Amino acid sequence: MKLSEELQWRGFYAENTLEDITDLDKAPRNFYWGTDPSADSLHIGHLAALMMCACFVRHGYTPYYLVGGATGQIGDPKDTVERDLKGLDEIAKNKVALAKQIVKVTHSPENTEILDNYDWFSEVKFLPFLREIGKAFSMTQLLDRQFVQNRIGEGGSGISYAEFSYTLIQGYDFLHLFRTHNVDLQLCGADQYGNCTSGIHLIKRLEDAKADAYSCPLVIDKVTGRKFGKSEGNAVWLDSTKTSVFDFYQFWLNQSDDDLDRFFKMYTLVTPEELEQILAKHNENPSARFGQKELGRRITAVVHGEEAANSAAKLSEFLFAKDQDFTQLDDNDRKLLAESFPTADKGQKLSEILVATELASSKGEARKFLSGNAISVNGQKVTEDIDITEPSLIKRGKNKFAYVK
RNA sequence: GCUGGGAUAGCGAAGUGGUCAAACGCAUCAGACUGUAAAUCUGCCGGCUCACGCCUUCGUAGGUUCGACUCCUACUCCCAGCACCA
Repeated sequence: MKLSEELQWRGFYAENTLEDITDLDKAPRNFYWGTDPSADSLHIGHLAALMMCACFVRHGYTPYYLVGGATGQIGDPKDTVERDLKGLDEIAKNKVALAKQIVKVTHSPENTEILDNYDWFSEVKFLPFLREIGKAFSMTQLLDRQFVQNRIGEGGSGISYAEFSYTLIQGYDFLHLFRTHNVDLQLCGADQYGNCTSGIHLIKRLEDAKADAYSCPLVIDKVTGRKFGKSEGNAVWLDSTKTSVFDFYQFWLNQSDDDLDRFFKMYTLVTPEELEQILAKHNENPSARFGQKELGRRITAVVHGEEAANSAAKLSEFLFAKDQDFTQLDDNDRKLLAESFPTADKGQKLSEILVATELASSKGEARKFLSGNAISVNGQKVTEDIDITEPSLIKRGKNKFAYVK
C-alpha cells in the first residue's frame, strides 16, 4: 500500500493542509511530532499518534520527535480551565521518562535523538520574539479560537496571557525545525491541529515556504465519549509501574466487538488480509473474545515486548478460566503471579492483606468489600475476615488481583 | 481603578446561622445479569474506626456567635459592565 492508502485504511485521517493526500506518496519528507512533559508517562492516546508516525517512517519519512521542555513550562490551554504550572524539576524528570518511551514504542534506535524545544527557547529573547513572531499573528485570529472563546466571557474560567500565547511557542518550534532540520510536516492529534497551523503560518510568512500539518482523529472511547487517556483517573499509561502490563492487556481485552476493527488498524501492524482472517475467526464465536485477545497481545507486545505480552495473556487465560485449579500452579506460574500483582506475606488477616496490597485503601474499606461479596480467595468468595495462612490469590471485583506469598 | 457577581467534595451544581460530611446529576468503586463486553437494576460514594463515634473539608487568613458553607473584615483568583489607555 502507498502511504496515503495505508493512512486512510488505518484511520489516521482527519484534517490536514495537503492539496491532496496522495501528495504524501511523492517524496518522503522530514516531519516532527511533539508532546509536552506534563506527565511522567505517555498514554494510549499518544500511542495512536506514534503508531501514525511509525507509518510515515515505514514509508521512508524521517522523524523528529520532540518533548516540549519549553511548551511544558506553560501548558497547552484546555478549553475548560487554566492549568497549574508544573514544577521545573518535575518537567525535567518527565522529559527523560517520555523520551525513553518514545524511543521504545517507535522501535527507534537507542541513539535516536529526541528534541527538546527548551534547547532553542532558552536562547530566545522576549523583544526579538515579539518583533519576529508576535508581529506575525493577528490578535483577531488568536481571539477567534474556539477554546479562547470558551475560556473568556460569561461562564468562562478565564485564561492567562501565558496560556493564550502557547500557540506562538509551538508555532515557533515548527519554524525553528524548518530552518534547522528541513522539517516541513508536522503530525499531530486533531486537538493540536490549530497549533500546527500557527507554525505553517510562520513558515509561510517568514520563510515564504509551504509547510503542512497532518492530523489523526483523536481516539474516542465510545463508552464515555471522551478521548483516550484524557482524565487522569482512568488513563491507560504506557509505563508499567503506572498501568501494569496485566491491566494494560486487560484494557484491550475488554474492548467491545465494534471497536476491534479500528483498534487493530490503529494500534497494530496488521495487514488487511490478516485482519480479515482475525475478524472472521472472531465472528465465528464472539463470546470467546478471540479478537480482543489477539488485539491485547499485539498491542501489549508493541509497548512492553513479546515476552510480557505472552505472560499477560497466559495469566488472563488462567485467572478467568471457569474451572481454575489453584493447587495446580507450578513455580513458574507463582512467580508470574508475584511479578504481576501486588504481593503480601501470608500469616495475616485478609483485611490486612487487602490494605497492604492496596486492593483496599483502609481496613474499613476492606471490610466493606468483604461484606459486599467483592473478595475471593483462590476462586472462592469470602465474606469473613479470615486468616490467610497459605500462598493465595486474592481477587477484588472483576479484575483486581493480589498474591499472597 | 470603580461597580456588581462568583469561588462548595473527581467534575457539574444545590445549600444563605444550628437538623451539613453537605441535596441532585455525572464519573469512579462494588453487587446482580453477561461474553472479563454493552445496556439495565442495586448499593457505596471526605478520612479513620468492628462499632457508639472521632477527625478534616465548603478560595485564603482573621473576626462575630453557645454555634458559620451561611454574618463581618482583609487578601487571592475568576466573570461582567464602566472608566483609564488608544
